[in-house]
Amino acid sequence: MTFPMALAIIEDQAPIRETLNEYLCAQPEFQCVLTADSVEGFLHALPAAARPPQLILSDIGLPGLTGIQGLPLIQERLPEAQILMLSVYADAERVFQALRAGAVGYLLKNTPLAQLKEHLLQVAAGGSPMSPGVARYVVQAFAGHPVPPPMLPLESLLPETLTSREMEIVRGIEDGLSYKLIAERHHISLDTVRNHIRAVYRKLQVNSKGELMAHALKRRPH
Amino acid sequence: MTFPMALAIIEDQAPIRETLNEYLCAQPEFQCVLTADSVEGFLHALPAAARPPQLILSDIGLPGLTGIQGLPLIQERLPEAQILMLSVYADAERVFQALRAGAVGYLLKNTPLAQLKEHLLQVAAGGSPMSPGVARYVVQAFAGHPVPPPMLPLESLLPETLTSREMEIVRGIEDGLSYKLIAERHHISLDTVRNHIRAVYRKLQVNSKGELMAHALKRRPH
DNA sequence: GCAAAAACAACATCTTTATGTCATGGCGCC
DNA sequence: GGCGCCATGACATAAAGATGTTGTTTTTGC
Repeated sequence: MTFPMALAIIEDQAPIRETLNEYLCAQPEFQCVLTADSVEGFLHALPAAARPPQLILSDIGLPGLTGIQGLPLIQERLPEAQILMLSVYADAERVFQALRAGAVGYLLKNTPLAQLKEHLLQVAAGGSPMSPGVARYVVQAFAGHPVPPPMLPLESLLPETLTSREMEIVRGIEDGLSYKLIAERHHISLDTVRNHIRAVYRKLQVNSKGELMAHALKRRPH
Repeated sequence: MTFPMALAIIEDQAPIRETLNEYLCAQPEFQCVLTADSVEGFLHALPAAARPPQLILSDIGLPGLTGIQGLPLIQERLPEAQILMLSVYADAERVFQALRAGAVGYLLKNTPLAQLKEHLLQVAAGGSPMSPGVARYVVQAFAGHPVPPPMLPLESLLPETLTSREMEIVRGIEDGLSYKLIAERHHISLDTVRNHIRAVYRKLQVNSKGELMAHALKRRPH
């Protein structure tokens, strides 16, 4: 394995992306050749990269194509690359989807930077790093267990629960109202509506009204 | 009946609102005391009106509360006012909903301005103007007919049918994609997506992505 | 073949959203 | 009492969406 490894980062949230980029780039083992805020952006910027990425660290909750949906597209272009998923979700469904789609590992976003670096080195060495709670699903699945559904009490951030105020705001969105009308409906300021929406987006891992409603469309019609 | 009558107009589309306002204000029989682009806006602006409106001309396809949903709210504030609905919809369902909610008449939007004025005067005189196709529903309902469902071949604009291209675009919206991603998905320009969306909005009588998706949320989950 | 409809596209302008940053008061909890 | 979370609010900027106008090229129905 030659060093430094060519690394790419796909993460929509700018501050997180910058933090990852700055920390990992500072390591002698890695060379960040590309960062993107979406799978689409990544594929588009690929030709401009100094070297083809060997390691890709990709978020799952991305605008447009999700990280999981993007996996096959990336592998088509970069068959050699190893892709490590990063997510706030710790549910068995997503973990399996990601691994079936070809991810080599699955880390939660609360992983400290230093550990993240170690995990990336493990990947380069042929390993498959998993956050502790995540690994259990895989082990259980291999053991033939049916994966107990309420088996996810890692108090890490699964589909984080919305506060009642936040759910009221979401209801307004689902009714097709604008922020302004929601503000009037609840007698609060436009800025406050924005702040609640912001919290909802973070918790549900979406980045637009459209995605939020698509979310509702997918789960509401049971 | 004292003249001029105090008239209010609720219509979200600015050009239509302006046309109505300019034409009707120019008539000696009417004094436009208020125009609004939504029921919410109307109620908010009410205290500032020179006189309480006696006649209200309200669109049905409004952002936020629909004209029908807004009817009871308006009547609560203005028990004396007579409310005439204006719509591009000519389906029995909406007509009955509007009349049950307390509208005194139901006109289609293709009604010429001169006739509209006459209809408003009829309202003031205690009449209940209906566009020709609309009146039939009411008559049939009174006659005890079960209102034949495919009885609406007035080639006026009922829930207009979307073209297949438009449905593809809507599907993209429902998937939570941005216009840009939809354009990429179908290999067309951003402006073309906007144009299709524009046509969809007109046909479905909505004014925002949010309303469009709320529309989908309401009809999809059955 | 002609007229209507549909698909495509560009350009302007204004509004709404998305996101970053910062701040205050209330509440529950160890 | 301090810490974290919640609700509220403001200010700023950049991106996305809504809407008006206009034009070309294909379909498609009669």
